[in-house]
Amino acid sequence: MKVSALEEYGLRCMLQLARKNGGPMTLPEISKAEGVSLSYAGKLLMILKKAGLVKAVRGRQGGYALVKPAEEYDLKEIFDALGEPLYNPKHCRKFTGDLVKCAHSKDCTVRDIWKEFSKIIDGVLGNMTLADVASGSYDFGNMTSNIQVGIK
Amino acid sequence: MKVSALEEYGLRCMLQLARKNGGPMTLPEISKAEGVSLSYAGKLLMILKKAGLVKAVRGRQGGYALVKPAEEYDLKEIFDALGEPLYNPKHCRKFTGDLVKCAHSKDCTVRDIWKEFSKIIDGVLGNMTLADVASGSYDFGNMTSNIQVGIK
DNA sequence: TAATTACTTTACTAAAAAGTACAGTATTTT
DNA sequence: AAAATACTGTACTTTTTAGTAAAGTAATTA
Repeated sequence: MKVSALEEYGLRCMLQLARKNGGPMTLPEISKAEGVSLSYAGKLLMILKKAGLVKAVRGRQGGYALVKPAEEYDLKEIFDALGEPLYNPKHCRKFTGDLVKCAHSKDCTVRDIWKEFSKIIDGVLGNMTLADVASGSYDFGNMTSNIQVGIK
Repeated sequence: MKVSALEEYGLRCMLQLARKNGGPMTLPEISKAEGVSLSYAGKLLMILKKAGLVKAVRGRQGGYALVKPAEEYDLKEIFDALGEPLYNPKHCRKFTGDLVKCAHSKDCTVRDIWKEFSKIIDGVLGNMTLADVASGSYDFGNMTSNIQVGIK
């Protein structure tokens, strides 16, 4: 299981803006801050812009800025802009080999696992704001201690 | 966030064996059952074999079989054989751009998120057996309802 | 012991994701 | 208005992951 480069760097760019009071920051500034090329920073910010998460101003004094306070972004909306959730309808249509439906479609007990993970992850992401991450002011507490898998 | 093809199909091959009482099943059988090519099935089973999760017998009457009862495999060991966990030391060394250390290394609040997800996921995987998945006899219950992210 | 079945290994091709290059348009400043 | 700064868009290259091909070795059976 993996976090994609788009997800990782995309979130980091949002963090850069959040830590600069929402911006604006120019592409060269963002690029330098994250150590990625100007082109790649451009690609990332364009994705975020098309998703409506940041706004851009051209010309001198321009740059990218958050469209709302960092407190009002939850991590789920940022991730949704940068990639697909762990489980989605496409997932099952992807691993069918050359069969019309996947081998386990009838009693797919695997799907339930991804669905559950997706739910857990979205739950956590949905409850954290960009501001929380920027300041490190969240506390996972002992949430994992409450998790257990039972037998039916 | 994504599940790789190796992880998905690898687990499915293990499920095929589990549902056949641990095997043995030949490569052509597995290949046909999952709708993947013989070559690809071979690759998958070789990975599982090298990880010690299955054993192989050559020649007629041969095939692949589980090395222990399905009840004794936890999903974590299967996943560990097929890919890397969501968070691992390599992860942080990967997204540094052209910087020596990543931009957020000092106060990396992002890393904590992946670490936490990794912990949750490993917790769930570690508590489910291959037999559970094969029979669908697990119950996630309302584990997600217990999860919450607090503010420090 | 030859034929058959089946695993093994290495090398390759194809597709997707990651990352770059470059020419273009908009805005501001001088 | 020209120069400088900065976003925009398309096309490209590189790397990784996914998936295939084919020749080889081992065991069994007739």
